[in-house]
Amino acid sequence: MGRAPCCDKASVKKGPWSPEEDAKLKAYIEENGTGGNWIALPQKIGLKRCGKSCRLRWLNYLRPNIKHGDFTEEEEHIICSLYISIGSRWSIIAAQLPGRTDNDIKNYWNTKLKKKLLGKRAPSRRARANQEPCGLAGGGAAICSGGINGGSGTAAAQALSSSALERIQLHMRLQGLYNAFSCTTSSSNVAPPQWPKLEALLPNRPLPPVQPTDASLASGFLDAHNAARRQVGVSPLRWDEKLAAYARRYAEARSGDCALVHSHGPYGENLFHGSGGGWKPEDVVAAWVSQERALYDARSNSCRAGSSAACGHYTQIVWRRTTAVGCALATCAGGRGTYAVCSYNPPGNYVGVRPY
DNA sequence: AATACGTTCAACCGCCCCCGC
DNA sequence: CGCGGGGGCGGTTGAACGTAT
Repeated sequence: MGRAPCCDKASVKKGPWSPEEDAKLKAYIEENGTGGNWIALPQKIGLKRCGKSCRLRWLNYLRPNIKHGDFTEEEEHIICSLYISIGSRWSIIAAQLPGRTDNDIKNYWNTKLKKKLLGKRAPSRRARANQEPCGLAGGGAAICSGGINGGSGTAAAQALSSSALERIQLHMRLQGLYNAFSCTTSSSNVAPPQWPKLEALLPNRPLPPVQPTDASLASGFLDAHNAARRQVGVSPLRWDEKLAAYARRYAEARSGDCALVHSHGPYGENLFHGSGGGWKPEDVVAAWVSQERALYDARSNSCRAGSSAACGHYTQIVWRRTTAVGCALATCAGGRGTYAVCSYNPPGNYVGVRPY
């Protein structure tokens, strides 16, 4: 029983990717995007790979702005507090860490952070093979590795995953020991950072009812976008309520700190934070366009200020392949100004690709 | 120097969810 | 409404490399 595999295992290559394969995949996606179909993609470009393998390679290694290497203390704090709150939801945790992939975070957690926090040495795989199905971990909580999948643990132990038990251990440790014990290697006695309300950031919390965007707000954003696009001869965007709902949800979730931190969702995204109130949609778009248009050098396809961030809002706005936009405004908590989010589909700003 | 053991991380596997038909 | 397929995700594996004995 079960479903057919997504690709013919006999005819696809497995294992490490060669530089040639990487180059082929990267060049194609940067030029054409994924086309919305990973399964068909390898055939199109003549790669003997499973579509899922291509997707993974792109997301975890080839796509722009991927961060590799050591995690910062701040990143460790985020991983720790989110793991305690939600467990091994690596994709959600990754969404809070720009440039990090879920795979990276998962690996980092399993190989380093967990040991650091639980203060135990993870048994080697060889040792694990000889281990009793249930045992006592360093912190005193029972961990049953047989667990849910039919091991010999008690019903209570079976009801809790080892991940949940780890989280309980972590929570107890952090509650009692926060000052003496830090998630990070640092021994500094600083107060734990205030992260945004987690519940507000979770994509699967109950959604508020989708309300159509106020017409003047939508047209304000849309017209300002399309005016900028018209100037470079790019076809107009259409307003998309799904994108607007996504933007609204993130803007509301972010209104507590109004930090310019991306949601890392499936769409392109421009963020804005202005002090005070009274910001209208056209003001927000104007802030992106007027300041950045001059910084974009179409001849070299780069930002004159050096960093791609310096004109990235503008290039997303005029990105030819983007067809839809949806935006939202939110008021920052404590009178700290106005926050705006615009979501774009398909997303733009692929490195090496010209916006128009 | 040889071997065993430990660590890291890219990649695979298989399940679940969502969306289009 | 049910079904099928693709995408997304978490768990796991295995190869390569590092370290200890």
